[in-house]
Amino acid sequence: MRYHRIPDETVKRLPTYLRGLLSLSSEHQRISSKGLAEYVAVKPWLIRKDFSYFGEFGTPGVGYDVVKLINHIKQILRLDGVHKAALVGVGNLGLAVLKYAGFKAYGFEIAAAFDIDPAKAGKKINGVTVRHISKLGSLKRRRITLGIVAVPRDAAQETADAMVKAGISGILNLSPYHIEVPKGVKVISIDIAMYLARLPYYMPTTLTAR
Amino acid sequence: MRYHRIPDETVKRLPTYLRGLLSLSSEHQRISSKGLAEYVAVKPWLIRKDFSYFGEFGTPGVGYDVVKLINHIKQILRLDGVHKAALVGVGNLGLAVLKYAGFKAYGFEIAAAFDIDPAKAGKKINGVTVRHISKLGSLKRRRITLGIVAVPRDAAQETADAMVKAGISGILNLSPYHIEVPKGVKVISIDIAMYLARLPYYMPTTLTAR
DNA sequence: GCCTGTGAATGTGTTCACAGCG
DNA sequence: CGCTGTGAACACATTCACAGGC
Repeated sequence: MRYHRIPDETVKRLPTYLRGLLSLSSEHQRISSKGLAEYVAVKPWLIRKDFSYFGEFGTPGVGYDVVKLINHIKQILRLDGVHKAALVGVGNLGLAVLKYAGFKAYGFEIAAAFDIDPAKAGKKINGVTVRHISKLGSLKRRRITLGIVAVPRDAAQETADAMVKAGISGILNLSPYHIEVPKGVKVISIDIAMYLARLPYYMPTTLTAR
Repeated sequence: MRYHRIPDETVKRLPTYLRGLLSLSSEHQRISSKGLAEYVAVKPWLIRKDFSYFGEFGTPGVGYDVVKLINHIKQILRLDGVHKAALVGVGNLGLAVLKYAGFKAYGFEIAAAFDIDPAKAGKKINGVTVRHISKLGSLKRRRITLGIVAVPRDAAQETADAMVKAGISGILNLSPYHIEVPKGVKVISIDIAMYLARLPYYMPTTLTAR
């Protein structure tokens, strides 16, 4: 292998591979690109190409060592070690995030939660005590650099601004609003309604209610 | 304009444009590609190219008619009219979906909710009465063709199977599992943890906890 | 013989640059 | 003169096909 930058599309698939491999690891020690392909629904040659960007990991005639591959993908995604995240907005969606156990597998821990509603302050959910949003400044001291925005649309931008001010450099934005951040801060947005909005386009016309 | 199929990447951006335009429509009657570009963070030439796939909508020297554009995008995405959706899994995430008001703007209505827990059956949330999962068959009669999967990982595939059997042809999968469906059924999956998993990769190394 | 790794070929998406309309 | 619409150029991603290792 020679020098390669990892294409962005490959980076987007890495979590998919990781999820699949973590799931397979309990039963399989090795897996071929074909076997993994069936499991994660990505073409085998694309899997091989993707993996080839970050080194030679497979054994011709055998396949890939599952554990070795998991560790390498984690390393590339910087998921080795624990990442502490702060949640802002303990509404319905925020609660769901706070109570969700699946982040641990990727090394994430929701270590702080904030809400604008004073009535919610002090409540302990899943081991995390909710604080008032005005206490966001404490994140810098606690070296929490990852933020999850789960506030209503109209509060999204100011929440993001406050997070950046508190030293956050990566934001998962779950609000239905495009937030603007300074260079050096990365935002990934998920607006569930926008995914849903794409669904009718792909559905058979005859069955689609008009 | 001559014949054009709409590229998939363009279809993915249409909901983004729609969200932005809906938001702009209260203040602006017309908008230029440059103006919209700033609002939705997509390059102006890409916006023009995207819009050019489905006709000539702009007026040179002026811009686009916001309302006309909204209607046309809705038509392409088949979001004109109302789409009834069924939610399966009234846990934390399912509840958040059920209580979320933002689907209406795109013409979606959660018209049914199901859970495997008999204790939840009969509860009315946001005007929707939760039924036991065994009642899923009623969807066919009610002509509900859209399903939202919000069940735990291990129940995802069987839930999808049951949905397909009940006549669902479009699934929004919110579970952390890749579900397999027959041809003719479209699945769009969102696994929040997998988006989060990509964040550290893009964050400045010096600040990332290792 | 099976499976990886990878150049080359192909396919798809984005950007440029500008003609032409209002 | 500003702004759209769009071929042409460019950039990027996927697929093919096969040499070479196990």
